[in-house]
Amino acid sequence: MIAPAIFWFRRDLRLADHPALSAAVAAGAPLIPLFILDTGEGGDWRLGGASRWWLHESLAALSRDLKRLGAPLTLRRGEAASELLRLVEETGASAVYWSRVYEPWAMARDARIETALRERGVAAHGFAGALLAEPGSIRNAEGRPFRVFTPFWRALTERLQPAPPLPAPKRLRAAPAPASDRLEDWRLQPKAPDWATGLRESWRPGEAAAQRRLDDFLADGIDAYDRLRDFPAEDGASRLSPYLHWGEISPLQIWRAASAAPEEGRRAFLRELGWREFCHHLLAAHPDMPDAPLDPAFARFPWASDERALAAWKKGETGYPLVDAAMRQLWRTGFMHNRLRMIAASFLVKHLLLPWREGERWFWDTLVDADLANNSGNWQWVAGCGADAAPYFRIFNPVLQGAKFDAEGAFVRRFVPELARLDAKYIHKPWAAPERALREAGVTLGETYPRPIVDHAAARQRALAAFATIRGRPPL
DNA sequence: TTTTGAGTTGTTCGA
DNA sequence: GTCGAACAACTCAAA
Repeated sequence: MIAPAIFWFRRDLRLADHPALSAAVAAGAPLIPLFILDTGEGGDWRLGGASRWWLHESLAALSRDLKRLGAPLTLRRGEAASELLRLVEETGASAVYWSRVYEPWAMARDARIETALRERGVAAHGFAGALLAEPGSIRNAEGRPFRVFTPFWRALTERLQPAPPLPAPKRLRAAPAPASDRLEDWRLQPKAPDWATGLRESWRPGEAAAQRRLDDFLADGIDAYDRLRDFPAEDGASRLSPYLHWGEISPLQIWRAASAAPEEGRRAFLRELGWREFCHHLLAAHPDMPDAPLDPAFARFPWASDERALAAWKKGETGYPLVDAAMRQLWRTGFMHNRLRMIAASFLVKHLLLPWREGERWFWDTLVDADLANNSGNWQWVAGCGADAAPYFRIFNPVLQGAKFDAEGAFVRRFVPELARLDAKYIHKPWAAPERALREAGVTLGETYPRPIVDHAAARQRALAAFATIRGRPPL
């Protein structure tokens, strides 16, 4: 009898275009598909609430798909290394297959596990599959990792030779199934209160849904992507990010599928995939990116401390309608439109001078696409302390951004219903509306909708002065 | 070797 | 109303 092999699913919850799974199937041993809810996972960066909801749904989908192939998914919970070794012990498995996860804590964990397996004579097979290029493989002429996006992306795309797609296995040869936890017992989904209503309305996790989303986007969205993606009410985004995070779809699948699309839309869209790559490569090169500014000058930045302002930002009660609509979209749907992420993040960091890590933490808990590399890389970018960062003087004006990208206020009306009847002229600055316009729209400032918690012009000046303190020149 | 120009997403001010 | 300049410091690649 052939010893079974364990297939350890982690951040690769799919069956198609799956190098590790295809290799495991090709090796011929009966398989034990496994997922471990790693209670040691990520140190301070344990799964956020929205991620836990997504993971539950995604595991349920994967579980159904695997059952159909004849090899049910085994669920275990605990510290990953000990759970895995326990299962090896129980089943007499002679090999473990997985796809690499590139977060620093996961790389360290997997290295320990690999050693422990080898010591027991068990083969450990790690595969790529989550990125277009392995971190560390893209370097500049001096052999160093890039710190600027454009040359990084040029180097990666020039080098990239997309492998042909790997079909999903039609059938899996299963080993006798070991005991499994029940998914429901993991309590990944909120019960009291059940705040996931908006998530359920907005998302269908799982590989099949990921493929449908991609097909829909290619049929309907990518042509106009470069034109529409900046308008939050237009829904021009691909919304593939949470699927990518959990590996329900691979970046290579997206790359290949997009290659038939018209030039402009394709380029703009694939660049976004490029930023995902860039952030992952950055995190691998700078393991403390989630916790410490890449630019050391920011260690002495005079961040403010203001619990009330932070709470207002989180709840979407800053008095700036576009910021508030963005934050409420996040809270309700687990998602925020890309442009709004910049505006809302800029508001926290520049208007309120609150530490970017506070925003990083909140997004981590509330985004269904929460991803350590993307989240930390982008927060640092907005704050100006990251790689290829936004210039210090780029301080989004929520009123101007609203006029440009939500001219009729359609997006604000959707998520800030108390302003729904306000004239478009004032929808992004209700404080400037005449008494009569407010009354007719049923708005009472300070009661039905807050007054601005900071004045834009004053906040802007304060931010510029704060940024000047960490540079050579004294403020004027 | 040194120099030069460009680099995701912006705003304000003054002419 | 429109338009260009100014607003760091640094990285990278090409000249």
